[in-house]
Amino acid sequence: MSVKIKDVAELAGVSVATVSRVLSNGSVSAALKTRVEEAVAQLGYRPNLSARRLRSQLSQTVGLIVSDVRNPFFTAVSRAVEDAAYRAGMRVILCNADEDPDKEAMYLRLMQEERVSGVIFSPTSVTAGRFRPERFEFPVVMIDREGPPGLTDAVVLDNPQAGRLLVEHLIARGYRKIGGLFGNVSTTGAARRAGYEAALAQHGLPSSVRFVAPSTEAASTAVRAWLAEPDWPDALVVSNGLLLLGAVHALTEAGLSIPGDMALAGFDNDVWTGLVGHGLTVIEQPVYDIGVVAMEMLLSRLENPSLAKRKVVLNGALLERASTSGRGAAAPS
Amino acid sequence: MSVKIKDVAELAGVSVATVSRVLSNGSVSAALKTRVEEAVAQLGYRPNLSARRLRSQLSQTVGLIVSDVRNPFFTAVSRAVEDAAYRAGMRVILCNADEDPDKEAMYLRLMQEERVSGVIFSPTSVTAGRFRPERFEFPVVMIDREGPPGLTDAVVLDNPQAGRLLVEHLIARGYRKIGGLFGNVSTTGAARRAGYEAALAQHGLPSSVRFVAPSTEAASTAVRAWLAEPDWPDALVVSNGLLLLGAVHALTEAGLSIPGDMALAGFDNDVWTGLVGHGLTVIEQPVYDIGVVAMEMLLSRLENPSLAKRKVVLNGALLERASTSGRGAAAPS
DNA sequence: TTGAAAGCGCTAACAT
DNA sequence: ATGTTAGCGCTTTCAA
Repeated sequence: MSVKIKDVAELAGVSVATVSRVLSNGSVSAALKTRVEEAVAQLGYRPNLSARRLRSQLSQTVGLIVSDVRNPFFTAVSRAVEDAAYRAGMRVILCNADEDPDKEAMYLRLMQEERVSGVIFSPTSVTAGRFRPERFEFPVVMIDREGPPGLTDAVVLDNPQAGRLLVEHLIARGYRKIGGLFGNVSTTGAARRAGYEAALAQHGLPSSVRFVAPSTEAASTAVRAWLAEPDWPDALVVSNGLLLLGAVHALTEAGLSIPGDMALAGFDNDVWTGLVGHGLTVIEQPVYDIGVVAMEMLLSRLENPSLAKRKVVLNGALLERASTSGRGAAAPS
Repeated sequence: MSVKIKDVAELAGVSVATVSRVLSNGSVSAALKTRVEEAVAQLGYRPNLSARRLRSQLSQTVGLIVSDVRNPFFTAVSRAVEDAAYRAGMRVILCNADEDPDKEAMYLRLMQEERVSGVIFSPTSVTAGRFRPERFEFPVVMIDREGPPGLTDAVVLDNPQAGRLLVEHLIARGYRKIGGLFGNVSTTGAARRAGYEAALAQHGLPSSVRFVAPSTEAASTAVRAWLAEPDWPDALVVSNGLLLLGAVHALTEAGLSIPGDMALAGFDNDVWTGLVGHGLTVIEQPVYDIGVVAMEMLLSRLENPSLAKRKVVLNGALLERASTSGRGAAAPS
């Protein structure tokens, strides 16, 4: 098959151990080192990672299991994880679980078979609820969505706070009938809803929520149905980018204006949110930080497995744009 | 460390060979088979893929090296590749080369070290131009962008045809000063430009082109500069989704209307293209097909390495939307 | 059908 | 500093 360490050793006239030392910067005399390097270059030798991993019991690999690669939030996070991983000399296996608990289980099994050093994971709420970290030989860092409290490391947005921020903003702009559209499959939707409810309650305003599957189509269907009812909201809080797009579709189709007929505020500063009308008001997540921090947590966990589990909570930033420009009158308190 | 085949064999009271046969559906008596399966379940045994790959010399893995994971075109293609790969019992290692020839070289080296069965690759034009497939032990299928003609399999869009389609459409809608904005790093931009030039020449119309780096920022900078010139086009053909977004930004900032001040036609039916004004006219690529066909080509190449190299050319579909609604008068021929 | 044993390519003791 | 050798966990002859 391909050229192996033995071939290099023979050409250089040294033992395989010496070649191995050269490759891993062990102590080798300058003379032998150059001879080996020449042999490597001449033969085009490339080490076999399967053999190396098997022997050294070091995978130098982390798994990243995301819910949906089509969601720009996760592609942004995965780039950050990749960058941080390569800086630390690690490789990343990117897996796309498609919001499907079966696929999540399949990939976790695969990670075990690959003997990865650790996994960064954004689980569905089904998997999050029953996740047993002790069943896996690698540490897991949850991102975006939390698992059972205290059982794994996690880095998440302050979701209740973000939900609250949007509602407070809408109230300040004069909106009073504020609906909420949330994803039904991740814990994120539930946490954002909690903040939404709390803020409304604090102002003595009623809430009105819908839960939908995490897809643009499901969201637009839900909003269409909502619009068919007699008394729809004058503003909508939407819990992620995919759903927000669905809401925009439904409103546009119905010939309604944003924010004239309905104000819209959501999550994720995706490219297109700046293009709808004069822009959509959103919570911008620190996507790159989320990825980098997750990787750092994983590395420090690998260095020190007995550390207490940590949860890092990051804050989103409110980007005020035209989709919530207000009802004319300023808000009473 | 973790439980291994020997542990399973001992618990089941059989040899490791028998366990291995059970795992790979070799011929084993029903009685032993159940005993082994029970032992596997009881111990939670998971095979070590590094060991398996080392011994069997079969990686069951393909590499997918894309230019930019943030580009929805590539995330869509990668999902298709993944689906097709899993159907064929293969895994996918997704690598993001970031339009950087150095990273491409690094990943190709990594693929060699992983001893992958094959690679699906969308190279920069730098790498495409000097690509030597015989230097790699695995077959390569190029996607989206071609390498040296006849040296590798490839699946690409009919780019000249697509460029032509857009220009013909604009001419039919009454536009005469049709500019072109193309990416300077992939062969795709050049091929689309060729079609653009050919169509204009055929109608005796002048061309006017700009080449830019493959980023939204570069595109908006270029368009801004263009608008500062005295005689800018009344319609623009833009060679991909990232650049198209940049063009939209520049026009919007300048307070210009689409298509009133400038018509816009581009590539890639990204979600947001439907949201700009009443929609952007674009060539929609058969993204899923591209991925599936690439995987199929790779599999058939693995089965039959001596096959002649093939190039599959797929057609894009013109989605006519409001951004090219016309200059009032119908077009003369 | 089953088991014993060799060996995939590499690293890491251990010896020199 | 360098070489010899055992063995990582598995698959695959080869015998029985």
